[in-house]
Amino acid sequence: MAAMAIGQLARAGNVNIDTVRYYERKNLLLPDARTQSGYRQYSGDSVRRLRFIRKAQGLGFSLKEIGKMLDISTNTDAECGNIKQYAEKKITDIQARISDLEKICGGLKQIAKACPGGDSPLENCTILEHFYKNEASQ
Amino acid sequence: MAAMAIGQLARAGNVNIDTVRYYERKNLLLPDARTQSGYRQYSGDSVRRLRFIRKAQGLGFSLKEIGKMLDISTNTDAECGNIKQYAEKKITDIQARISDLEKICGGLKQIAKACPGGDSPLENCTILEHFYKNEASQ
DNA sequence: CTTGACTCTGGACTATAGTCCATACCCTAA
DNA sequence: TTAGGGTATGGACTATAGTCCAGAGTCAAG
Repeated sequence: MAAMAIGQLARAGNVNIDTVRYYERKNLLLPDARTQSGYRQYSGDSVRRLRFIRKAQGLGFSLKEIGKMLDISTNTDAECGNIKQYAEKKITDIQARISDLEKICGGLKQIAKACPGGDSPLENCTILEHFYKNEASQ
Repeated sequence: MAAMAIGQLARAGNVNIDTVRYYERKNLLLPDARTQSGYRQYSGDSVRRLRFIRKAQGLGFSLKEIGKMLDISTNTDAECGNIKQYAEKKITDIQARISDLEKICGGLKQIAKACPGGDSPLENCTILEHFYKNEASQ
């Protein structure tokens, strides 16, 4: 596979060209080489790596986590368990976030339900009332 | 109620003193007055307003949204419906976010389940395999 | 040989929600 | 009067994930 320039890689990965350079600064995606004039050169592996990054991001991993996973994935001594650990931690994280949001949503629904809405004057707004109430507000 | 200084307000609202100044820069929480020497002075209303902000934040509203709600809440012409609209939009937003996270979590569980884990070599890792796969990646 | 497209670099800027800092002034109690 | 705590200000810095820009160099086609 012929070497490709940064623009081609960016197109292949469907990302902004500056994003590729950003990933390089973050040590996530280094060029295989540079031409004599300093142009970055990438291979098919870079495309796969870039797609890895985008896919993992889509699954909620941060670039930091992705960096660690990439480190593991290129470490010949590493084992499946190392990666699986990340995935399982991420699953737990997401579940916690969902549960948080459900609580928030439930609370919001409750106070919104009680609010008359429409052209009722603000004094009757139970949402504002709730926000202004004197309870322990974390 | 006697005027209070910024430190007292911060303690009453359980926030950092710089956070109060930050809210001022964002036009969310202006002091009622300044002493001759320039000290900010706050009233009990400020405490209620600060608590409003924190409570609404806890419910997932951004400072921008909170600012708009506060504007409405001090506008004598405003109606319940204006506030209720915000709450309902926020409920929809949160529900969408939950649904996104559930999708992500489901996908992650599926690929993690298939992964042998433990000391299995990385070539068998279905998580990495998934990330490296050539599918359309968003 | 020139033109246009591409790439290089470093640094600035976006959004969000703060936190921290130095320097200087103010206020109160001993 | 002096020590200490509180406060003022502007600006820098954090984290995350980029995006954009200017000025300069490179490359390939006509």
